[in-house]
Amino acid sequence: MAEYKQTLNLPKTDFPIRANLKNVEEECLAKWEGDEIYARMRDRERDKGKEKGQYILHDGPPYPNGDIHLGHALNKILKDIIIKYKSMCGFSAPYVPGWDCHGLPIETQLIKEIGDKRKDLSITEFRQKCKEYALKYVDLQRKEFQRLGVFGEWDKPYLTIDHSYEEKIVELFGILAEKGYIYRGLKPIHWCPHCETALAEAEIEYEEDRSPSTYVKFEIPNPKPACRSGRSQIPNKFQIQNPNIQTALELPWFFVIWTTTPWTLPANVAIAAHPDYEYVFLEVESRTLNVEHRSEVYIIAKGLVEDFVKRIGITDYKIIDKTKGKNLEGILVKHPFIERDSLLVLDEYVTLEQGTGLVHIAPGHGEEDYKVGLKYKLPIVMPVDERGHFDQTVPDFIAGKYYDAANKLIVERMQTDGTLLKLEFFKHPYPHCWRCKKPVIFRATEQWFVAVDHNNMRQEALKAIGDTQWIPSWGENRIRGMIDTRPDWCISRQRSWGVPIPVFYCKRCGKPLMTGRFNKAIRELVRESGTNGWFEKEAGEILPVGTKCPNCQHDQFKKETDILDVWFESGSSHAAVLENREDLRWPADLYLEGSDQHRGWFQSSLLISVGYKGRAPYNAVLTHGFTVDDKGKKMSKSLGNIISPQEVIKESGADILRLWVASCDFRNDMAASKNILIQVQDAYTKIRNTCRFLLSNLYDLRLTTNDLRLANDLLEIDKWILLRLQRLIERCRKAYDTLEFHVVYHSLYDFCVNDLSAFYLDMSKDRLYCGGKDSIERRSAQFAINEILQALIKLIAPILPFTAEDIHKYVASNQLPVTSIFLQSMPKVNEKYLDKQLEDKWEKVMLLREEVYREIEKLRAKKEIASSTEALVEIGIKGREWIKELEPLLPMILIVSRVVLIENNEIIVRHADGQKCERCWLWSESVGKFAGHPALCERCYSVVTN
RNA sequence: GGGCUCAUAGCUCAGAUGGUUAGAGCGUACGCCUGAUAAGCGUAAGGUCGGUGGUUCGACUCCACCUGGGCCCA
Repeated sequence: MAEYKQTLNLPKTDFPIRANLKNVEEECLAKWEGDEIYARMRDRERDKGKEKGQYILHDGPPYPNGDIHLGHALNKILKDIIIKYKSMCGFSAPYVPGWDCHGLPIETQLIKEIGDKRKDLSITEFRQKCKEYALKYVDLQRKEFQRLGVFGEWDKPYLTIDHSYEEKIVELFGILAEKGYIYRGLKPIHWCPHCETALAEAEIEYEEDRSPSTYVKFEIPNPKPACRSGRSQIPNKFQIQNPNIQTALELPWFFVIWTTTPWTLPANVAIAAHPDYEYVFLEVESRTLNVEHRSEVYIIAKGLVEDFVKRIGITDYKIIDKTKGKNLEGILVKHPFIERDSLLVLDEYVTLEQGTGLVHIAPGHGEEDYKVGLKYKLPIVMPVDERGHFDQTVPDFIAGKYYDAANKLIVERMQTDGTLLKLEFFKHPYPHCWRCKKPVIFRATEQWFVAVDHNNMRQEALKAIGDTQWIPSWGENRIRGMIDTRPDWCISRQRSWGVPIPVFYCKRCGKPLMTGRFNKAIRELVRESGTNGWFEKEAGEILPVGTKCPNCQHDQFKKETDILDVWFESGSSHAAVLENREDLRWPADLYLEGSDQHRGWFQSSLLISVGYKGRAPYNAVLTHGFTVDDKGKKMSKSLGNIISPQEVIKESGADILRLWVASCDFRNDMAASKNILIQVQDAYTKIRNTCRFLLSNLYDLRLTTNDLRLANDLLEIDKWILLRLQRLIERCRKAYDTLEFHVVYHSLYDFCVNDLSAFYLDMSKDRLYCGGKDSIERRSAQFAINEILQALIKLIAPILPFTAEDIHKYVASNQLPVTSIFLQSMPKVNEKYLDKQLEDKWEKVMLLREEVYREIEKLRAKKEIASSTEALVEIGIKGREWIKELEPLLPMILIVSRVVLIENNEIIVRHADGQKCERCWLWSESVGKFAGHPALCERCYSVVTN
């Protein structure tokens, strides 16, 4: 028996069945690096690129302050799939990765590490440490990204701290300033009066603190209807018919607000109500001293009446009417202790959690207040200096006082005047300075802005959005909404690790100098010595000798000390990178980042670009979702559901991670978990083994001109599988082109599982193994298999670069040696194989096969047969006359010993007659008829004896 | 709380413009093979399409609301 096995053409290959991806990948990386594959790919493309064109995917710079996480990996893998695919299609597709190196997180991390020693460092010494810190993580992340198999210019990435990059930022600031987009204005920020410094959100610690809780009345000067004193302050929408109102209009009316920071009242310019809440008019016994009226009217939100009367201690009250908040808009009231009007405004951030549903607004002392202020163009009153003391613009009783001391004085004053309804104290979390641990305040300070409405920037940006392709399409809606409503862009920060705001001030008149030759002088400085030059030199050393203030002719200047928002830096990348690099071009074809960047990088890049060149820096923007666990929850330490790319690589390999990326639809959130990765691993094994099986049947294939003639002489079944291959190529290329990689994955995988493994390959084993070595049946199959394998590894290469390269190595050793699969081209559809009739016919074959297998299964269940090769199938041709022409192929297609066509429409399966051939294991009545080989069937006898 | 968004079998995905019994693969169960063997093949069981209400002769596909995720604001 065993000797017949020697006569078979069993599959042979050294390609291991079990992937040792970890080793393979590391060897591959070394080889790619040694052979400079990325560079050669680029060279090859450059020539081709002349016809085909460039494809510019511009990298969004990550922040270098730790190991990469799954989201980073996902992002870079998606980009790499595109780069590899486009390259293999003949585009010149360079990839220049970047890092966003400045910014607060590095500063704070460093301050944590070096602690008090920060004080002993000069600003340049501190910045040097920041730089070292950033570069350390650039290096780490670079290695991690490269380990994923991502091709790119890793030896010359762009860094936002490159001198050339910084110079471009300075230049862009100058250009925007020149065009009038840049201005200075007031904006509240967290401020520590003790340290006399601005604080970032990250530098604030919340601690329990005791605060006053005060209810304050703001009088409406003339509630009465017109006719008596001109304009009524109570719009007449809701009062005329109500007799209660008529009477009450003779009384004093008040809006009652609640605040925990009475010291901010001197900066009050408005009171906010919610447009949709119901407000009531409460007639109560007068609490104002020395007045003629016995009662007065309070306006507060209906939902807070109970709480209010309880706290104030009102027992007797009546609700005389009510109205929606929006009807109150525009009423002017008197400030409780300053000669100034306060405007009733509307804002939806007002809540009914506590207080009165009416919120005291001081745009200089609060983020929300500031925003409401912008909406209503309210003045920003800011009477508190850096040390937390009131200036002289406030009433004498608090002028010069520390803000906290003023709290008490203001309360006392209002008590005396009767404008304070209630004073309590309570504990709540309040922001404190992380350094001195003292309470911080919100304080409006001079900041730099980009004027979004200057010169129609907003409209231009909206137009640019319309000219951009957004993938998925709702991205357009999202960013449009954000641009539509965004306030001016505050671009100044009171920090050290960043690009300075390149502005000088005249020491005499205080006017800023920021355009033309002043900007040029700074650019030259930065080009030479980076932004450190700015911090090391005095204004006089930077400006050309003899510079005079254009305004007052003074010759002494000082430098701005603020730095630029890091979003301004990364938002400049299109100019600093695409314009500056020879092999890139502006604008980019594609930006590809997480959907959080609609607010971040996409937007900052857009605004700068619109101000700079009047259009978007990208033609298309693609966003992907976030990584979540298998329950759809975001990954977090506390949930313990984090999947780390480093671990996946270590345990399974980068190709598994890459296959995971390709397997899900990145437009939604992407779920990852141990179980999901196991599934991906299984799919990988299937694809790998299918390729391995293809490979193992090609060991004796030498394509000669003679063999190539086969192409025209293929068996029908082989023509069919090549037709299926063309369909696969078609589908995959379309999916790659539309950036739907999950479709590529599913198509490839389905092809491997259904068309190849379960059908074509299973059925072809007989002719491959048992047929004559050079028989047309076997060579035809090998020809097809070779075509399939070649196409398959190219199609999968952008997704599984390591595995594809590895297989390619084995294929190459069989045939022509080629250095790397990435120097090959994506397969194209070969029209020759597109035969619609053949396709329809085999569609029916597949259905017939299913029917037959159901019948075979019944017999198997009865233990009448085991393997399908023991079966004889009788097929009725009634209704399937088309099978007649396939008759000789049917046993092979069905992997049975014999097929008999009968006249009815039944399908009958029974055990085959004759005996089992010891060589091919098919049953045949010819077994035993051949002298010398009594155990062989006719076919095998002839193969063995020839 | 607001803006945008997602929700089809245990998992990953398909399901033009609304129209017969909602598809695939994996996984699972059972079985076969031992010449792809830490592989390969077959059969089968799993969804009424997140929920409720509406529009319609008819909805997974349109509308409203709700629930639960996600991103960005607050």
